[in-house]
Amino acid sequence: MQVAEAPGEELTARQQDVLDVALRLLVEEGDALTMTAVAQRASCSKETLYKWFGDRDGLLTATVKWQASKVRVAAIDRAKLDLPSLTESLEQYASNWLEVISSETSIALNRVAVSHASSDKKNLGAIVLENGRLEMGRRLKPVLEAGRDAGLLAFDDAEDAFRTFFGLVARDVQIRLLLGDRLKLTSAAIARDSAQATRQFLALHGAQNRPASAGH
Amino acid sequence: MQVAEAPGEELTARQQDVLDVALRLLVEEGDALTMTAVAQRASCSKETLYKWFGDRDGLLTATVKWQASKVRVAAIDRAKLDLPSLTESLEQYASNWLEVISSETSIALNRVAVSHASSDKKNLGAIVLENGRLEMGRRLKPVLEAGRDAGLLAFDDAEDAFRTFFGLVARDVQIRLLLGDRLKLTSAAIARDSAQATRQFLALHGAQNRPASAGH
DNA sequence: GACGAACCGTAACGTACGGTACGGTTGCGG
DNA sequence: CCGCAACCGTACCGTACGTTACGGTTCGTC
Repeated sequence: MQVAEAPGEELTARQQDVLDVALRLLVEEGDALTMTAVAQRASCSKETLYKWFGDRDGLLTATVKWQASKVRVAAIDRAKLDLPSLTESLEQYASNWLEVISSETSIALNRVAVSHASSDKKNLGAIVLENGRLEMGRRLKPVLEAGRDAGLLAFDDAEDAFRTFFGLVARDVQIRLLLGDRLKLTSAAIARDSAQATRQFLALHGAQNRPASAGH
Repeated sequence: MQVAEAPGEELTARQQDVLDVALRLLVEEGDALTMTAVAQRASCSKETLYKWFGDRDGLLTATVKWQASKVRVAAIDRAKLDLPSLTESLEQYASNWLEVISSETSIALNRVAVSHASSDKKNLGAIVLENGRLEMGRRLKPVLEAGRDAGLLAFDDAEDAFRTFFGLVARDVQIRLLLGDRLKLTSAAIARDSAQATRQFLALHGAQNRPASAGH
């Protein structure tokens, strides 16, 4: 009766509630979360927890996957592609990304995943990485390549261009937050930083400004 | 007889040996490190550990500080300041930084610090942050400002310019490594990435390329 | 209305580990 | 040589928590 691994969507509403409780507890307590605490707050028995999720690691894994399944951001349409719309798309991505990585939920999950990255069987790190940084790359690269096809961007390797964009957007935000720095990202700051990162990226890889080889 | 807090330098050779053992165990075991394991490998008694460091947290704190005290990188002289020497300095910083954050020791310490960032009295996160990201900024900012004074760089806020440089250098490397991504940074790759980041930074903030307002 | 599956609440078990206590040894000052 | 301080090795204690077991309740099905 263990919850299925691959799809991760065969979750009862009750099970989803339990995972939401685990998620909230993870935000509050961090890795100090205990099975007893989850059972109590979710008003379910520990026996049920173990039947559904196997063990503590299984619960954590299911929780991480559950959260990942909730943040499917809408992909951006690449219909019209002029410079203003490309700029808009990039700023959207940047804002979205900054909002995610500065959210309490993301910080908590990343902390747990990092903690378990040392010795892990089901390694949460890979899951978080897959649904965070890597998924972001998969979504943005088509946009970048469309921009290049439209003659708006210039780069050789889309992966490399994405990593530059990633660095310009995230800078030191994620590591500082993970290490406990009280960094307050207001929506105004996010908007400003996203615009700056986009402007800088276009300065490096925009086809109109610079022939081709600025970034590499 | 607890080890002094402020200077952190009043360490017996024997104590330094113990902390080196703790460091190695932290790399191997991560946060699963136990006091018994440290005592065994260091061939000392647990009683001594507790007398010297108070408790487990004290040992971890002392270990982090001990490592921090070992990585005092030489500051770069700002005597001659033409574009080639500035470029060289920036590349040096970038290479150094990439080497540090991709080292097993740094990864292990950052993981432990991130783990304890949730609920921590002596918070390791602040210590790691202080000796990592923040120390890097303090060292590089004078170089940037000297470059601006010499008419080689253009920026309004040195902190902001540094964060841009930080993002261009680190990109997604640190978070990927912390999450367990098997990312191999050869010295060749480090050299290439450092040169690219420096080139990009100069494209954004170099005074010769761009009037003033590219990055903001 | 009886049966069984699923589940809740609680109690119980086992263990790992942080922390302490203690006897034995070494080495140094007087 | 005596005494003492520091320290090693080991045994011990207490507890927290993962995991299991069990009695009681609900609810859908025949």
